Amino acid sequence: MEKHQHVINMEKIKNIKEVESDICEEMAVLYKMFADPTRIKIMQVLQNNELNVCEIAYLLNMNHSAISHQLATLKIVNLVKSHKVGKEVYYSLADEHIAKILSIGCEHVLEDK
Amino acid sequence: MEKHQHVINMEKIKNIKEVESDICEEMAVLYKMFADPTRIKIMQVLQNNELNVCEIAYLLNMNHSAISHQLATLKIVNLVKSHKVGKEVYYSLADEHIAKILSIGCEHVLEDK
DNA sequence: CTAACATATGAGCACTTGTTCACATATTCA
DNA sequence: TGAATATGTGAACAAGTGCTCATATGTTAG
Repeated sequence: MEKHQHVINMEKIKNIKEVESDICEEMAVLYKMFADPTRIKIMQVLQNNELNVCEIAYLLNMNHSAISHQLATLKIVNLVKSHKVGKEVYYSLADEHIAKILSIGCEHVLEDK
Repeated sequence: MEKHQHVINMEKIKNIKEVESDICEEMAVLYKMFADPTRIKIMQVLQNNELNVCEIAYLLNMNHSAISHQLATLKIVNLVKSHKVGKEVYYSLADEHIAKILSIGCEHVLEDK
């Protein structure tokens, strides 16, 4: 006799494919990047634009340091890329996937109105 | 004279449409739900399945209470819905949007291999 | 070289979050 | 009714996070 004999429908459960923990962890890491308003704003202004830290900070009306920190975390997980021009560092989105993720989330939010 | 006269390219900046803070906040709230492995796993097993708390806890090999807490938060933001059958409460995904968001994140993660 | 500027980064802090534990509530069945 | 089961929930705690401040590094112009 098992612990859960009453409520768990084993026939049903049996056919559900097992969750892959590693993949779920990585997905969570990815979505975590989208789980902060500042990072969303940064990625939003970087859509179709290459901007330096100063410009982003100006557009979002925020501290340079805060932006720089966030850009660093976005870069670690390969959501943005950068290249240096003199003292300035220009950032852009790393791939088109990101814009797609943003737009789906945006749609979902707007739908609820 | 302004504070940022050197680095900010006003011509470029001018054409970037302003970020809508409210929408970004809501998007962040949405993505926050996907920013935790447990919640991702829950939503994953709920794809195409209606499951009660006990079944989900069994599948994920986790505490009933942890699952119940997470389901409560998922329900508040309308990502899952539930209906009661006797003492059991069956949960399912609230809409198809959710599966789409999950699959895009999954794709992105798998692509990096 | 020095001053000015752009960016990066570490420490510190307030705040949030996910889990567990203990208990409450709800439902069924004997 | 009372025992057993399923779920919900508040408190507490450890861990994580985002911002600010101070400072470091890097770059250019004078």
